[in-house]
Amino acid sequence: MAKQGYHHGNLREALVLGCLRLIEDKGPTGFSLSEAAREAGVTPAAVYRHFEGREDLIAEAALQGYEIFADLMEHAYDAGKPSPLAAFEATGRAYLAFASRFPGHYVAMFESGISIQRTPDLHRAATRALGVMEKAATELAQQIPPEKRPPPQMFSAHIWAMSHGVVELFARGSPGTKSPFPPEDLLETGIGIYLRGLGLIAPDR
Amino acid sequence: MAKQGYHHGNLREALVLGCLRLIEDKGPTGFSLSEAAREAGVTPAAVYRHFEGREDLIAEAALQGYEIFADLMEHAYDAGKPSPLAAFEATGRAYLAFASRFPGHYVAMFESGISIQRTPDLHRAATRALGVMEKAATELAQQIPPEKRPPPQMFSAHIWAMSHGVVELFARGSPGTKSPFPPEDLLETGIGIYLRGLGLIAPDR
DNA sequence: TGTACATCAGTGAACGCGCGTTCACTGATGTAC
DNA sequence: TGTACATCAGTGAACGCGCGTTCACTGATGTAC
Repeated sequence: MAKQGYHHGNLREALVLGCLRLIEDKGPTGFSLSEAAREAGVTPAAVYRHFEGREDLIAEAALQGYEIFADLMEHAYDAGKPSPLAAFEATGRAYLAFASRFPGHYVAMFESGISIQRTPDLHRAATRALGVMEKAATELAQQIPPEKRPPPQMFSAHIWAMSHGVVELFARGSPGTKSPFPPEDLLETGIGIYLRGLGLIAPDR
Repeated sequence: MAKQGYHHGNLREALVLGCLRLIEDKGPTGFSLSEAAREAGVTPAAVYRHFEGREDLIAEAALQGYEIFADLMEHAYDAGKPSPLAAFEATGRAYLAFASRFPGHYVAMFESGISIQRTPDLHRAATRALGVMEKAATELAQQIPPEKRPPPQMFSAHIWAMSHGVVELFARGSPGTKSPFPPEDLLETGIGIYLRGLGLIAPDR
């Protein structure tokens, strides 16, 4: 991402990209504004033409992440729509797909400590994304007899927790945790067993 | 943790405690050796009498964590022993209990980037702890007919992932993620549903 | 079409800061006789 | 019991470093006439 002359042309986006790359393999606190500037071939001071500071840059990365994430989730949900079960499973897969295709965004969103209340934009994007998960769970819950139906937020939380756990422990290069199985399989089977436990899949395989 | 005279008396442990407190609410990379020293009422240079450096201090915190963790897991396992199911469930609960009672250790172990290969001691302690989870899973797997029995490491991984996810997303003050349920309940019900899915609990509640 | 000028997007030097680490040192403690 | 001395566990000053941020500046671009 070398600039040609005095003006960069698209510095703002270049900085976000650099931020994502750095955050991805150094963690959110290992990331430095100066290094992002260096990568873009620009003085640290130039960053302040486009962002209020370090935090603001990370927040922008997180925002873009939530937007992509929400789009993916909505798309997955729609694709499985006629069947609540298919829709639900699709969002689960979309979660993992997002985490592995956009690791920098993932970290910016869930590990950087950026509050989703930071700006209205950020809050809106995050709500939209997480809303899809809850909607899928709510619809699926309709298929369980009311008297033994767990609150939809609860099993949306279960699925989220398992997905996040798989990502953190087995998808990223966690310390010494060599994954015995591909993370996709792990999540797929885990969710399968869970749904069977809810009586939503035939008890036999 | 004020020292009385020129000699502190128990600086090594005081530093580990400070490290744990700091790591707990600033994250592993937000932690600084100088600050830990300051908390112990001591010059940064004094740290080098007891540790090789910053990394070494964190590694010690992680080591102590793994020892406590392994003890807890073994104890929980033994308490439920006659029944593989009870033993398995107990280790799940022990995991969450550990994370909430020893958050600093938890972070040092699972989020600090310290490799468990760092020293033989560390590796041994970690292996012991994680071994209990696998042992519990293996025994439980015996109760499933062989032809539809998933590999024990797989469902030990599932449970670990869900536990870790619950801890990260709902037990710690994650950004804007207000937990709709107490994490203990979330994990308890989640594991319950999962085990029902494996046919290890009666299908009805 | 050319020129004057406003605006924009960078520079580069400087700042104060806290960090991890090193070093020669010194005060306190423990031990041998 | 007293003294000499070795060992231990701290000090404090210094180092070089990279950081985030500020500031007056300047080069490039766009626009009005």
